[in-house]
Amino acid sequence: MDDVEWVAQLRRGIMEFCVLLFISQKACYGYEIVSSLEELRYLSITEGTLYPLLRRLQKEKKLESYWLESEGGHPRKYYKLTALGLEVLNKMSLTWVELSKEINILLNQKEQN
Amino acid sequence: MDDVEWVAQLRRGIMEFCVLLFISQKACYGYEIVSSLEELRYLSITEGTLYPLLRRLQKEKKLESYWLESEGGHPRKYYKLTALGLEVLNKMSLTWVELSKEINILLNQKEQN
DNA sequence: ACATCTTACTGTGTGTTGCAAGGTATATTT
DNA sequence: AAATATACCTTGCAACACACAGTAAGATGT
Repeated sequence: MDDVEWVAQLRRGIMEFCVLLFISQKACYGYEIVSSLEELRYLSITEGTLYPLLRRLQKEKKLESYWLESEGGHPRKYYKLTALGLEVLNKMSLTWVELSKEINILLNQKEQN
Repeated sequence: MDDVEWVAQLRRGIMEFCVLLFISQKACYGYEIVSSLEELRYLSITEGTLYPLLRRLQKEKKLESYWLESEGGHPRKYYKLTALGLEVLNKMSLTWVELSKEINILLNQKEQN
């Protein structure tokens, strides 16, 4: 497994977390998320990943959506967190913090060699 | 997806990183790794996951192995990093650090709300 | 003989998900 | 008309962790 492949594996699960995290700050439409995360090296996401993910999260009642017109161009489907979504996100944040702590323990042990 | 499921997804890819990290500190045998990581909440690993992983890593030339007798009990198969394995691990460490930085940016933005 | 502990390995099946590739629709600019 | 930008969506594949269940073998203790 080369580095590119590894990053793909690393992103499993992480992308769901990041999208929820991103939307938690303000309601967003899909294209906006793709554009915004584009500048991040490891968390950038393509439409083929994002749209199915958004649909799943809505189906799981973590997100809800509404349509808004834009000045010119295609109408936009905005997503925002539900109460459940926020709850799940908070749990995920905690899990993330603890899991990275554990990895950093191993990492620091290595650094000492 | 509940928290348990999410952790399973998070672990994808991460476990390969952690096992390499663990072995980088000293040569280990499989059972030792399972026992040592058992105490960690998110990075504990079962034999059904570890042994196939070790075999894959050896096949990919990131690990090499040798047998040693133990005082009483089954002989142990020790694994150690190859030069390639160390190189890969260093790249992974870097990737991990940068990826967690990006996530922490999003996390901190959320905290400010 | 039997159980228990340590240690290694195998096989099968399931579920999840990232991603590439392609398609659709609206409005503005050339 | 054609191109471009914005925006949404679908399908199908490949990869892999994990659960569960098992085999085997050496050593020690009952």
